[in-house]
Amino acid sequence: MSKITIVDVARISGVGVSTVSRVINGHVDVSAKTREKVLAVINETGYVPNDSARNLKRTDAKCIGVLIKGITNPFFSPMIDIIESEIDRQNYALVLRHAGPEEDEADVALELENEKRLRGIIFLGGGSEQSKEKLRDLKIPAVFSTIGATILDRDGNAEYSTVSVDDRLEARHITQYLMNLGHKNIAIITEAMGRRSVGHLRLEGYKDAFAIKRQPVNDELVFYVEQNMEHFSIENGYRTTQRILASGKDITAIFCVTDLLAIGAMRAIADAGLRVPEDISVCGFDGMEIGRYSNPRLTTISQPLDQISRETVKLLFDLIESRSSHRHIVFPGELIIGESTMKCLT
Amino acid sequence: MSKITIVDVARISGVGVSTVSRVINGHVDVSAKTREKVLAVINETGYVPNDSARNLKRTDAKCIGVLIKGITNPFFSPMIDIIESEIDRQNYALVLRHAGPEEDEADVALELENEKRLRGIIFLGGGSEQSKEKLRDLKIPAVFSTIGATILDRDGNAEYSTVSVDDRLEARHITQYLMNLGHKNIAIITEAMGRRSVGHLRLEGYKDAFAIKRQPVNDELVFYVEQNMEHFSIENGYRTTQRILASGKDITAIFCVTDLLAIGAMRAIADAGLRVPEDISVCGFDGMEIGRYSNPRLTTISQPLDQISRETVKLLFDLIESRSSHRHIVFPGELIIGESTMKCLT
DNA sequence: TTGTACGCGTTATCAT
DNA sequence: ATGATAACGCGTACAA
Repeated sequence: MSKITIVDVARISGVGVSTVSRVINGHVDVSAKTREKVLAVINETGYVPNDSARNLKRTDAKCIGVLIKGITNPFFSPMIDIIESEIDRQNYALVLRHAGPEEDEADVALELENEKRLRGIIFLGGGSEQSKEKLRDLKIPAVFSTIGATILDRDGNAEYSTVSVDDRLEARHITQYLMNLGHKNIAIITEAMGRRSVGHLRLEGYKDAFAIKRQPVNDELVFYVEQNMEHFSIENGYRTTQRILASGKDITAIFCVTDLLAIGAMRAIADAGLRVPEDISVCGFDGMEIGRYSNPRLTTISQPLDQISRETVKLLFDLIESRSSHRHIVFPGELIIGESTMKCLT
Repeated sequence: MSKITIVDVARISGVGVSTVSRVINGHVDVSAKTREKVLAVINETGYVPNDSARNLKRTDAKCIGVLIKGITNPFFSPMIDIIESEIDRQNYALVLRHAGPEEDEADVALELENEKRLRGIIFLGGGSEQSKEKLRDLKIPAVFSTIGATILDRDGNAEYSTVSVDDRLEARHITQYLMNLGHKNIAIITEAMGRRSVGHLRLEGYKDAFAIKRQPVNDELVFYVEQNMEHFSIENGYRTTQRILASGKDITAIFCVTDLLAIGAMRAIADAGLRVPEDISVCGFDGMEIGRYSNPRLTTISQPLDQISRETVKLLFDLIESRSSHRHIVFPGELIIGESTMKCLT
C-alpha cells in the first residue's frame, strides 16, 4: 500500500484533481453523482489528504494553537477541556502542541504558526525571559494564560495579552491567613528560578506579608526545591519537607507554592510521626482537584480556571477580530480553607 | 512583518536558495563566510522554515509519533519522559500528538503519518474496536502501550504490537489478595465500556477470582462509574462510592479499577464518617505516584511503566529496522501493599 | 562551492 | 459543473 495522492484518486474516479479537491473540502458546486463516485474511491483506497501540502496552499484555516509547556503538569488538564470547547463553539479547530523541558516555546510557537495556518495562539506555561524577544516575530495574537502569564512584564506591554491571578498578591493573602492563625515561624517551599517565575512571585508575596507586619523574614525558613527533578512535583515536596524537618528549625506552618508540593509535604510530615495540622499546618496554592480529596483536605488558593480559560479564549478572539488591543486580565484567587491548617498552639 | 521565505533570505544575503537551504540543514559544503552571512540574515529577519513545505519534500525525517488519547489522564505523564529520552537516544525526533475524546485516534494517526514523515508510531491509550480497521492503512509500524493495548485481540495479530500488563490476571491477583485478608463482600468500581476495555478486563479478573474460589459473583456489588463525566477521575470515584454507601450493601472492601477512583473512594468513605481500612478496605490499580503519598497509602497493582515505556520504544525500533515482526509483550504487575487494606474483621 | 530548475501534493484561478 | 494549470515554500539533482 504505497502512498496514494489526490492525483490517483482523480485518475481512478475518472475526474480532474480540482473536482476531487472540491469534494474533499465540501464545496457545493459539484454534482451529487460525481461526488458519490469520488467519495467511493476515496473510501476504498483509504486516501488521506496530505496536511503539509494543504497547509502550504490554504489561506483560511480557522485554527487556534494551544502550546503547553510541560505536559507533565496536571495543573493544565482541566483548562484544556474548556478551551477546547470554547474554541469549538466558535467553529475553529484546535491544534494542541507540547513543548518539552528543553525546547524553547517561542521556537515551537513560530514553527506552529506557519506550519498550521494559525489565527491565534494560547500559551499554557512557558514564557521565559529569553524567549520573550523571539515572540515579537509572531504575526498572530498571543495570550498567555495562568503560569506563563506571570513571567511577562505587565506594564503597558502591547506585544501579547495575559490572563491570570495575581500570584504575588494571593501568596500574600494565604501567608496572612497563616499569620492570623497565630503562626510566626512559617517555612516556605518554592522554586529558585527567574525573577518573574511563579515560584519567585509567590515568594515575594510571602515576604510582603511579613513586610506589612513589619516583621523580618527569616531567610533560613525559605526552602528551595531540588533542582535535579521536576520542580513542582509531589516527590519534590516530600523531599524538601524532609530537609525542613531534618533542619531542626522550629516551625509551625509550611506554605508550599503549589498544591502538589503540599501533598508531598503532608506525607513527609506524617511519615515523621507528626500530625497535620496539629503539629504543622500546611497550605498550598493552585486549587487542584487532588487537594479537595486529600486527607486532610488542603488549605489553598484556588485559581478560577474556568473563568480564566473562558476569558483567555474570549480575549484571543477579540484580538483576532481586532475588537481589542492587548490586555492583561487579572482574576482574584479564592482562599479555600481545608483541614490542613489550624490555629498555632504555641 | 509579512511572511518571509527562503527566497527572501537568499535575495537579501545575495546567494541562491540552495545555499540557504544547505545552511539551514547544516550541510558541510558551504564556505564559512557564506554560512555566516546567511545565518546573520536569518537572525535579523527572524526567518523560520516552513515545516509543511519541508515535510512535503523531505524523505528522511527520523521521526517517531506518540499519540495520546486524552491528555487529561495523568497516568501517561511519567511514560512520556522516558519515551522521549529513549527516542532521543536513538537520534530520532518525537512528535507528540493528543487526540480529544471525540476524535478517532486512527484518523489522527493517519493524518500524523503523512503530515510528518513518521517512521513509527506509539499509541498511549485509545485503540477502540472501530478504529482497528482503519489502522490497517497505516504504512508504518505501530505499538500500543499500556491501556490501549488491552483493547486489541492479542491472538496472532500481526497488524500491530502491544506492550502492557495482563489487566485481567492482575485484577484477579489483587482481588485474591482481598479475599485472603478474609473479605467476602467486595464491591468493584469499574467502567461500562467495550468488551476489551480496561474496565471490562479488570472486571473479568475480579470475577475470575470468585470463579476460582467457586463462589458466585454478586452482581449487585458491581458498580459502574457515572457516564456524564470523566470515567476514571477522582470525582467519579467519590460519587460512585457515595452510591455504594447509600445502597446500604454490607461490604467490607472496594476494588477500584484505577488509582484515581480509589483516591475519590477513600475520601467518600472518610466523609461518611467511616475509616479506611478499619471499616472498609480500598485498593486501586495502576500504581500512580499519588497513591504512594495519599493518606492512607494506597494498596494497588503497580504497572512497571519504566520497563513498559522502554520496551515499547525498543520494540518499535526493532520493527522499524525489521529486526522483529509484531509481538505482544506482557509485563507482570506488582502488588503494592499500602495502608488502605487490612484483615476483614467480621 | 554555488546557483538553476524541477517536483512534492494540494488549493485557487481561470477557462471551458 | 468540471478540468487544466499556476502557485505555495522548500530540498535536491544537476549544471556551472
